[in-house]
Amino acid sequence: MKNPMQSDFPPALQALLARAAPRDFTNGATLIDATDASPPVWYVESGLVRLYALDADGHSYNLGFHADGELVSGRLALGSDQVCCVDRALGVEALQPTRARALALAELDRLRRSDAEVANWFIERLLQLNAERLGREADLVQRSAAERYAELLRKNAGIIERLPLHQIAGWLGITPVALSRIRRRMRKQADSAVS
Amino acid sequence: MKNPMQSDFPPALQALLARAAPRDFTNGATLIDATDASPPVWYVESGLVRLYALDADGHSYNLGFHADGELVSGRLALGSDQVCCVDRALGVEALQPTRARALALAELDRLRRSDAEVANWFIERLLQLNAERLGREADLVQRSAAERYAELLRKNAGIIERLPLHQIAGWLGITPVALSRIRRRMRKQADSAVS
DNA sequence: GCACCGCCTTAACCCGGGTTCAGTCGGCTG
DNA sequence: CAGCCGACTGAACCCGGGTTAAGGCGGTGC
Repeated sequence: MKNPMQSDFPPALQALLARAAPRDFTNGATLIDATDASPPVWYVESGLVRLYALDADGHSYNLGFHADGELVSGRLALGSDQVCCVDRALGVEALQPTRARALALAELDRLRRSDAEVANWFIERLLQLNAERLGREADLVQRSAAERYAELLRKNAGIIERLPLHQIAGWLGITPVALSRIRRRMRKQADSAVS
Repeated sequence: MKNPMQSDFPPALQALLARAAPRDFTNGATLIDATDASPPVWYVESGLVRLYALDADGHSYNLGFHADGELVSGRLALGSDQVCCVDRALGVEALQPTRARALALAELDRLRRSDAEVANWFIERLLQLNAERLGREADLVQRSAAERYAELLRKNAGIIERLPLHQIAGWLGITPVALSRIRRRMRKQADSAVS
């Protein structure tokens, strides 16, 4: 969920970024449409966006949130022109007024092939991303929604405050109704612990 | 789940692999212990292994299976010496008699830094891995175990046949009992469809 | 001021999967 | 052969979360 700040980017990537014109998005605007066949990679300069997966019924599951200084891609958070999850539509949407710059996949691929520093930087990002995804996958199976929510509160309080409740539910993989129940139970527990 | 065959590996990586002595494992043997702090990356020459996550109660969830010609790592299926999921133990275990070669993380890191071809090959593997993980994560949330099982049958029949039922259940994120129920329901449906 | 509309909460009911326990079946060993 | 053990199935029961529907409540527009 946490990408590096731009200042950590390798110089060649910073240069590419500087050449991309920034664009502004309002709350709820679409950066990447779930049906887009070859979406760009976005650099989020300021604001907040969500990366989500759409199922056949139109329900969305939030794969992650990305704030200032992070890279997001509908394909998989970094480049690649090959088909990702064939029957799975991924989208990116602004949750707050957001300024972002678009990087073409082809451009990034060319850069990483010609610049070893960029390539190795990508590898480190991707390894970290992979580790996070593995951890989340195991969490979804092995822990209850209540446990996941409690951990979310501990580790990502900063982002939670900026999100409407139904987006948090989408991130936990449950419905807003279920999250409301969980929060009530937690409140009750906290109360009884005090008394 | 599907890594490339060795013949697709870049030459420098093939050379590194050739220098690593093969080791043999029997059914149930441990390639990577869940408590190992800096496990190697294994190249599975022949056989079948599972990569799993252990929760606090000792229940295991199968993140994936790897057969002939694939690379597996407890950290995240390819290199990196940084801590992965802090509170999550990952292990690798042989499910059949398996021959594998160990590659040290440090060795791989050095190689990818000095060889641009290797670096870019890693990037492509990692992008694909990432895409698969994203798809699986969304599946866990958005589809029922029965749907996941049906898709598994369609796409990975080859690997399923070689697995005991409780390992498949561990891969679907359910218990063997639940999988048994699902299979019964599917049999009933198939029967009634015939009549 | 009022009507309206999102967002959140509560409650009632349903269902998928977990849990436990009791088989059945096949393979192995003495 | 009997006895045992591990893998799988079945049935009964529980519980977490989905679903639906009915409010509460604050913001916005008229």
